[in-house]
Amino acid sequence: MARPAKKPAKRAARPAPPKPYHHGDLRRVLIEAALGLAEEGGPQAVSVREAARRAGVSAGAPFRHFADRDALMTAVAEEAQRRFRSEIGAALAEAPAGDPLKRFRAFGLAYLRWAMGNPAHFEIISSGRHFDHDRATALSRDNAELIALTKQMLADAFEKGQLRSGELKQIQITGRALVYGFARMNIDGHLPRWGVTEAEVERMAESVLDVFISGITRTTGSQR
Amino acid sequence: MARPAKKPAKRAARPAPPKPYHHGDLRRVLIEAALGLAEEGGPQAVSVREAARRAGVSAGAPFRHFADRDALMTAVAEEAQRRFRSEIGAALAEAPAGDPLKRFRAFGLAYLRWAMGNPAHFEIISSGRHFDHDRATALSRDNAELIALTKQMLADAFEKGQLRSGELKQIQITGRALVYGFARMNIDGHLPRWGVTEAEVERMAESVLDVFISGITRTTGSQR
DNA sequence: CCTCTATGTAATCATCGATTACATAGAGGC
DNA sequence: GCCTCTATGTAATCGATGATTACATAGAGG
Repeated sequence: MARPAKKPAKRAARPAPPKPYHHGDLRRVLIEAALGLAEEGGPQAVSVREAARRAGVSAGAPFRHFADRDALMTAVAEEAQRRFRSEIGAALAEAPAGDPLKRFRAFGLAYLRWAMGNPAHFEIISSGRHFDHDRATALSRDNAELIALTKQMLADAFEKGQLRSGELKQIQITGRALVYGFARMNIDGHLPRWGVTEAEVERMAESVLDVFISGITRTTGSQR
Repeated sequence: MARPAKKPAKRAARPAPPKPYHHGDLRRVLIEAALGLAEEGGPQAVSVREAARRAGVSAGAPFRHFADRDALMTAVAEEAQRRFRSEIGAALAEAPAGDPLKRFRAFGLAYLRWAMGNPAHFEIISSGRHFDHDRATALSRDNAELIALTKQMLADAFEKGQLRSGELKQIQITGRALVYGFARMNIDGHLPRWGVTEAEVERMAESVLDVFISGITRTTGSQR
């Protein structure tokens, strides 16, 4: 039980890249461990020591790879964001190219689904309390891109006469507040007291999105 | 600097009620200190020891009044909720009695204003991560009342023909997700990256509420 | 083969939540 | 008016955590 073998199998399979020395790939393993801890007990359940324990290394080892706990959480957040974006991208790839409002809806739905399915990881990347966003440049860039994307979709929708109002910025923020709010209601355990059972969550997410979209859609006059 | 006088002035002014012994009113003072700590550094900045320090007592003293940190946070949350509800009540008292949709809007606006003005306290009562909600019965009851209140307002609005859809539950959840989401965007520091400056926040909150309300309002046909 | 550096270990420190044994100040019985 | 009793506060201590430091080691490359 005292970690007798340190993964000796991995010795041979290591070429030129800056791969690590002793452990297999401690940095990576620590991030995975932290992702798991967050999933199990929420973001605040992530402790450097517990991640080290799961990786089978001493309590000080992680600090060779991360300056402090915050740096670990930043790496965790960047991994989570990568997964999140990948899902969003997949959803958009399947959405109809010519209908901006449908694409907007598909985006919102993918956002909500990922947030429902990965509450802890979603909280890490969005709550702003779990790491210093100023250090996570990749994540900030990603976010900016997504913001620009929704802005463009709304502009296109307006251009095509799909919207009944031209206050695009207000509409954009409203939509964002809506999906973020629903995601957080789920994370924060509000939905049961609002009469939404576990089984209904996904369906309600879709309904909520539709209440919003039908509210901004032009109904009178020509549609396109 | 070594706490020479333990508030000797308060000795005389204490009648029959179950007032405390040594300290003036440590329980109360600890709650106030914790509220202050949360305001300054966010809910996670609340530590039992720091609250004790601010109250001028030893590190163990708070545990005479609160079983653990969670109990302190619960008391803090209940105080915050009391203030929150008081503000909501004041707003509703000023809203027109005969127009349910206007009352609904007034409610939402009061909600948003309080959340903007007291982000840390709002987070404590709503995020669900800072104390065990099962222990806070008063708070749960309060919440249930507010939920019932919004439900009633929407039902009245529908009754009066103010709504263009009868899917009241979906509308209710959508509205809640919206205000909660906007409040959290503010707390979590999202608004700047969505192009909302500090000075615009209050106005944007109102706009967002109006985008939603105009979306659910019946426009065609008779209004009332 | 030898050295050099990246990586991991062990020991240590401060802070925090929490518990325990002890001290004390008022309240109320007598 | 004294005496005891209990609520309250203190001091010391424990275990967990983040973080730092001195030391050990394994592989790379001259």
